[in-house]
Amino acid sequence: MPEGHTIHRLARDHHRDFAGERLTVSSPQGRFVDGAKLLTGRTLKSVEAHGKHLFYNWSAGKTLHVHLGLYGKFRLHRPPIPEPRGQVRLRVVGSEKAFDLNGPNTCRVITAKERAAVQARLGADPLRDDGDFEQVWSRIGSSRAAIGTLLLNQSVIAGVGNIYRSEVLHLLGIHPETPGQSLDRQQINSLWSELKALLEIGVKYNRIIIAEPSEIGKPRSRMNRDERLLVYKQPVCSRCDTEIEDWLLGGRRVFACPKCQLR
DNA sequence: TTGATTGTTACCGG
DNA sequence: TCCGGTAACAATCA
Repeated sequence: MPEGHTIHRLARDHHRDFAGERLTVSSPQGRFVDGAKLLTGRTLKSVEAHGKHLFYNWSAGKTLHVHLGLYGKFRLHRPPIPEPRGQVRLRVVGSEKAFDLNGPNTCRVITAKERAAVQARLGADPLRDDGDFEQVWSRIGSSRAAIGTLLLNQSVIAGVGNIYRSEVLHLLGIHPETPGQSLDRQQINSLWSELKALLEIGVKYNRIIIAEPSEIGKPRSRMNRDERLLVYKQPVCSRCDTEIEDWLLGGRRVFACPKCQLR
């Protein structure tokens, strides 16, 4: 479900909806009981996103680390709060709203040291102010691995997932199997700035919207739901009508136009 | 019931 | 050390 845009939006919304008040934290299915005990009755101070990771900073210096993985999902509630649906790992209840967390890859209370270790393994995040292009350039420009694999590696760029990797490479006409070190600085710079722009659009509209450069700025009707992805799971190329190819790269299905994205 | 999935980690071998 | 491949884990839905 989530790439970086979803996570940053969640951080923003959860901060808006829950920060500053005493919260009740529980673990309806009995998992994460110790963590829930540590947090309940405390105040949420801030919520921060780095790539696909969420860090909830609570009073008394506690940090809740959440990673949704493939299946993780938040459900937002208003009173009356419904019965838990499925395996609810974490339930947070405030005065106006509540949320449940199902199926996360990670949900745990961590120390400042553990948090630093998590973030040390994450690369630059295009949605963060501290996202550093020089770090991205040095990682990609010196690697023999395929750019399609590097874009999924969260220690290279944090927040890109399987949809954005295919879409950004298609927009820039780069073949996914191209080794990172055979891209020039200009191309890597374009990758970085394009990802930043795409992710910001994703945060704004709460879904992934890929527009052809020629479509940007045109009336909304040109950007309807059918046009939001240009290669990912598409039958033909939006530019040249050639059949889209797909294969496994880095353990995930990648999509590319054989004509617009030459090796 | 089967297959697929907007993810990550650990481990092994080259 | 880098890099690719595989398995394991998480949960839901068509």
